[in-house]
Amino acid sequence: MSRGGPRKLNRSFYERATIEVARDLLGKVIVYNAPHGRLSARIVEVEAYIGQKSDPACHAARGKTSRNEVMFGPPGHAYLYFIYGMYHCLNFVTERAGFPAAVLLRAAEPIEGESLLVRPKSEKKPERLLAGPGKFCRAFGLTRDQNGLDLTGDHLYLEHRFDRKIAVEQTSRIGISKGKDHLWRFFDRDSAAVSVRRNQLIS
DNA sequence: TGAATGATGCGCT
DNA sequence: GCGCATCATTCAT
Repeated sequence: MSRGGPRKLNRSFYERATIEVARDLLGKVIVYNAPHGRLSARIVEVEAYIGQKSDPACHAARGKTSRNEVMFGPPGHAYLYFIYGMYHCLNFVTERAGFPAAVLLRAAEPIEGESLLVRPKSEKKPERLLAGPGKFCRAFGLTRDQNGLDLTGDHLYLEHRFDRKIAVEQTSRIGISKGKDHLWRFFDRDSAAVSVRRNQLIS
């Protein structure tokens, strides 16, 4: 691996406080070696979901189930779930085994394989193809079949590449009814791929 | 440009 | 039944 070239993120990257991981994920590149080709994208928006006690919006808030068990496992794995009857969401498991926490990938900018992305007829702007957690998984073809994948493997992983200085904006999380007091959403202010520009106010 | 709403299925109470 | 870490469409301003 050449100095300054792409570096695959190893398990120690994920094995840290979830807030730090979330912030550091902005500007990183997600790579998926899909059956039909290599896809990659630059991460521009994420949210942290942390533990059973202090975060009522975390899927683990009411204990371990078959759905969320990957969150309770070791860091550096993909947690994928099905939501609203038609969408999937991708998370990166953080912290340590036994402590359920993860970072939700909310939006990214296409880099490689843009012509291979699953694209709805209604979406005309390529920079908006990955602008939302459900849109990202649909475009990449990620489903529960990929739940539990090891992010240090070769199918699905993250890379550090040279990137510009990022202006980070921090707000409450999108689409939740409880836990809005936590400002655990982070996004790149200068990206056209951010899902929701408006800040959610604490209600 | 923004608010309201229907689609659609799964997991929990 | 109800709520859900969503999205595209429709309608109002």
